[in-house]
Amino acid sequence: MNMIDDTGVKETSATRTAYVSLREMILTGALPAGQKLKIEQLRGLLNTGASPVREALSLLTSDMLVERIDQRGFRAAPANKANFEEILALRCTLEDLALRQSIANADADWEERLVLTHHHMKKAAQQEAAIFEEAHKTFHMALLANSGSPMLEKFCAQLYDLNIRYRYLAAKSSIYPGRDVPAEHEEILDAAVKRDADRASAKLLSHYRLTGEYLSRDMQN
Amino acid sequence: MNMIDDTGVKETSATRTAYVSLREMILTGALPAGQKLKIEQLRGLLNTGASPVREALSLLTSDMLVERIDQRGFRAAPANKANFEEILALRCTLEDLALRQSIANADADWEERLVLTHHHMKKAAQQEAAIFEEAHKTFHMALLANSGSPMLEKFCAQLYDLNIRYRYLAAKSSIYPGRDVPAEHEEILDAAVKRDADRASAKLLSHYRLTGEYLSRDMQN
DNA sequence: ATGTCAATAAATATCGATATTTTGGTGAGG
DNA sequence: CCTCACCAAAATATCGATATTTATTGACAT
Repeated sequence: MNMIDDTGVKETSATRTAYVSLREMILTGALPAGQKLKIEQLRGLLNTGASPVREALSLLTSDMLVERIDQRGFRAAPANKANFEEILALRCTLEDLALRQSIANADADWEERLVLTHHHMKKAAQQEAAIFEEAHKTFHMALLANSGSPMLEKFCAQLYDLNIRYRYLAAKSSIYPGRDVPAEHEEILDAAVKRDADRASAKLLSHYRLTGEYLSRDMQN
Repeated sequence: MNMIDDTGVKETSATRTAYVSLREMILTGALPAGQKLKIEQLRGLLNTGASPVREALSLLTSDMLVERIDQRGFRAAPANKANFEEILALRCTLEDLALRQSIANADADWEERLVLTHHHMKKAAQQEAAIFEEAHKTFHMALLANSGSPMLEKFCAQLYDLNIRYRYLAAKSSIYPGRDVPAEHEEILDAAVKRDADRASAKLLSHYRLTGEYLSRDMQN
């Protein structure tokens, strides 16, 4: 089996392919939270062998998107309001820290990359949702990318992904009435570029918390 | 293959057995940092099949104790001074947070468990190192166990384990001249039980930072 | 000498089959 | 009518073998 990637040059392992697909399915809700993930069933869905599926599920465990039950297989991580609020709170704490460190270590490279990823995100706004999602994450991670602490950044990226999932769960409401999201991004960017840590952090956190309120509203338990 | 555990009653999966063994070997340095981990070689060492070994390595990846190189197998996570200091800093931030939340939510159950685990740790001081290590971790995790944020606790536990590794790396120096470690633990316990968050956190952090200084001294790069 | 390339050796990734374990249901006994 | 032990059926975990991929070596041309 030879898989060709975008550039038409390289190959991917079956495990990685399965990993990417399953991750996407869990994030978007194609595999509902809490659902039992049977190897056979997934093997069919992705048409690949059982070993790659098992390994992909193991990898997703690291991301806290899948839970392994010791002799009883895997299931998609459960989702509920308490978990959502935990993620939001942790995200605010850790991203605040990472952003402040990034600004403290600010240099031209970081600043330029910020401007660039923000530009890409603006252009992607017209494109389909998946493209914009990707650009949005890239911008937000670029904000934190100068913290000097790879682990901190990894934690933030993990929490970011877990949050995406809840955005898809409260699906319809990716429109936020009475809110100018692009303006919020501009403000964060502007404060970061000006190296105003307090303002950047305040804007970033309120950006997250606002979205959190909208989502909380459309969430049952 | 039927493995009987301590109690002589239950069984474990081969994967879990391999996971526990490999984790131990990496933490204690039996498998040196940065070393290539060949499946065949480990299969022999643990006398089990290749599948459990692969899966155990995948699981260890979640713990950041093993790195997976895409089509090129696994290796023990590298260790260096920068990484050590990153862990120490993150630990201080996250444990400070978790401890304060635990104290804010303090109740009788938590308090009693604290006293109990501290007692066990004191008794374990005479026993062999591995026993004490276990009790020491249990005590420290009990301090954080009331934070109300399972993920935060998970991050702390992960960082705790990563730190153990550096203690073994600077092996000989598990004696800390001019330091009364048991007294430090008493102070942390006392402050926590009295629900004095500021004092508890200060004592906890200085406990970690002191050890950090000793370890930093015996570390080359 | 030195760098490139092909052939070989080693290691990883994947498959298909088998052995264990869990689950859910059924009937005997209380 | 409920409880518990037991028996399929389903699912997971594990093995052994094979197909791919990466690393190494040595010959050959420059």
